[in-house]
Amino acid sequence: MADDLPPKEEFSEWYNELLFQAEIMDVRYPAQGVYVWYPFGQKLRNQVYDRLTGMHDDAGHDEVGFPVLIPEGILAKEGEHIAGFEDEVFWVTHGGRKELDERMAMRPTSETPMYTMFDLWIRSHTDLPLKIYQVANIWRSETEHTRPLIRLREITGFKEAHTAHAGYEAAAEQVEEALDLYREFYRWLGVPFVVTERPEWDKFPGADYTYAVDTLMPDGRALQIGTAHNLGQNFSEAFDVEFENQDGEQEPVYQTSYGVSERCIAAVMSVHGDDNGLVLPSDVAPTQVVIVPVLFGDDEENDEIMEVCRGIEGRLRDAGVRVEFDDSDRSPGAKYYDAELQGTALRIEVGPRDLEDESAVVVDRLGNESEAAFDEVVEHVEDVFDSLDSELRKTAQQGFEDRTTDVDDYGDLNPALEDGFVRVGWCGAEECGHSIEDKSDGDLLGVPKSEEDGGLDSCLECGDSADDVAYVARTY
RNA sequence: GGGAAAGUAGGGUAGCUUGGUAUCCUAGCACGUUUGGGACGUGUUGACCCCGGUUCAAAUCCGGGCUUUCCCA
Repeated sequence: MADDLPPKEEFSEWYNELLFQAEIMDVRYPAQGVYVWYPFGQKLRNQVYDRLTGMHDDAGHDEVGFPVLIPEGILAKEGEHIAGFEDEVFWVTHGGRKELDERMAMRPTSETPMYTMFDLWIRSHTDLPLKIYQVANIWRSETEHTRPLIRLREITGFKEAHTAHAGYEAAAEQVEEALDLYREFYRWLGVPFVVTERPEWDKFPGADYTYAVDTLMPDGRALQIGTAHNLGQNFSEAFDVEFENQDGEQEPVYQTSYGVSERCIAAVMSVHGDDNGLVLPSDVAPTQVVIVPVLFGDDEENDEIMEVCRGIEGRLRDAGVRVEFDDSDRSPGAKYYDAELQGTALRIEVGPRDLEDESAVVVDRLGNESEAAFDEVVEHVEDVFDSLDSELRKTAQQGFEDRTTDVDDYGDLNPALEDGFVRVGWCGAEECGHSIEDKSDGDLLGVPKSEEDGGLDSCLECGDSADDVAYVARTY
């Protein structure tokens, strides 16, 4: 953890080096598209996922654990679904040397095994709504270039939620609840986003409609960081998941599913990080505070400094702050660099100078410096957390807005796509959508929920009046 | 989907044309001196992607595989 990081302008190199140097992921596992979480990376992941799963718990979901293996007959039950996944499923064909009677898929997502069980679990309207989730590994045989946290063959943190309801409207409302949950989650991470309805040709296989959450990466490309699907009765009819409604009749349930993967980690890294490494909201940072003693020759003075540091460490820990006292035998500068690389929210320095006035130097991850009296450190640290968090959220949001432009002329489209998101007028016709994608470097993400059209009132392709604004972006 | 390049200690590299003792930086370990932005000295550990071929001899030449990176669609 001591080499120079490439500048963030060279995003691809910066991203790969940061993963390695900050000890988030080790990409050296000898198989394509599968990677290893380092201990620090796992801690970061746990910070993020504890919040995400806690939010699901609070919103009335129950956690479950489903098998990895899906018998082929189950996966193939819903026609559109299997068609959408058949090119990227890993198959288990043998048990030892013996070929299996029925091959089994490594789950690419869990709709089919879950709904197999829903059929057994759901009897009547009193069993509804059913709201469950799990955080699981899923496998997809990506043929395009794999990239850690972003395009993987083994996704190691897929939070997938699945719900069943007694009516279509209730399912639609659940999709809205899911989007609200994701909005709150990404606000907590300080990751700006746009929520759009995916166009017909890009919705989840087997869904009635799909909403997606996208953020903007430093290289100007869109990263899909969440999806929510209204599945209607497509799966419940295929899996025979029926309930007895209040009129005493059997009726297929109405379903939704929604998911977030470890791309949320890629997003929080990429949006906030800088040339020195990770920058994280204080809640997210695995280590929130590092205490660095500055020692000179005098043994007696050194003992006093160490004593003060231990006192501060104890009070912060008692206050619930994730604090590390770095008493290793290295120079202070080296400790600063390491703490910055891993996004430690702030550091506290205690040296000879600070003993006299009984206050420590406090420097946050964005470089803001202040002083804290030894006996007021806890209060001061909480204040610095607040100002750090609001500053980095504001900077991120500003960067997102600055790189979103409106375009009403084809000639401006590709240049604008170099920078980030582009909003265009779109009449909503599928052929116009495809044309826009064919003629540009970007993909049509979809129509944002509740957003002003900003004067983009004619379709970029056909010129007819456009009710909708569509987001276009280069994608991962 | 198509094309190109590259794999040498934990990381980054030299050597490959013309086969023969593998270079340097960094990190690690031990000891000592240090410590307000990546300390220094001395000692030391550690590598030629895999399989096969040619050869007295292969990091180097040939074939196959795996992996990675970049470009185009």
